[in-house]
Amino acid sequence: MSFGETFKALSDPARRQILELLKKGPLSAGDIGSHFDMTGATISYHLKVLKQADLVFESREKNYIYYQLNTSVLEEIMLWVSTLKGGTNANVEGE
Amino acid sequence: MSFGETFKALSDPARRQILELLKKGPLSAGDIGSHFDMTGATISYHLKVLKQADLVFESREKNYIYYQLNTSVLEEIMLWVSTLKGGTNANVEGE
DNA sequence: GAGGTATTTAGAAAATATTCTAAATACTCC
DNA sequence: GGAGTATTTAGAATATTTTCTAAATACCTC
Repeated sequence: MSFGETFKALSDPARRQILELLKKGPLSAGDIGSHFDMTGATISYHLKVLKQADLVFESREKNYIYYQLNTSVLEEIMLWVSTLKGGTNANVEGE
Repeated sequence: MSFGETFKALSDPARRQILELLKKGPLSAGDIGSHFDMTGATISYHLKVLKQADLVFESREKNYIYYQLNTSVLEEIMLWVSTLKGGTNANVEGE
């Protein structure tokens, strides 16, 4: 995992929207695609980018591939941003 | 400000390094450039990207332009990531 | 205001990212 | 194993990003 890869993955609006959809729970590639005006191939490309950035992982079930959020990388992002912002650790509240 | 712009700005390693340099305090464009093997024009380009993302702001003094971190946008990023990650607000600790 | 330093802008080349169509793979269920 | 659905991969077209060189602007000092 690299921050560059993660931030790049987060820089695309479609990919951010995918992550927000996944916030509610796992979805198949097809389900995700139905929210966008893009071909399945393009959705698959975006999912690959998110997967390579470790922002999502997949699990196979029946004839579907379900995607879900990987929150551990989000933690790392928070930590990096927080360290840059402030000071020494990842506290957000207080100061 | 848009998240896309901010994440895109953060996706480049040189730009992240610039931000880390600025963490210690304001620096002129030339000072920043001296840390990189790039032309001044390229540094200027990266500073423009960071400025447009509101991650830095500039102040002019004598013949120099000093750049410094703008932490308020970092707050917003933290909030967005945190909301995606978790739950309801920006708390990092505890859970 | 002329000369000097700092920085940005313009324009072009090269690299990377995004999207599509068409074809391939993967897996299920009969 | 064959038909059918879900998803990915390949390859190409277009758009965007990154970098450079050369020139322009901005500002200071004398």
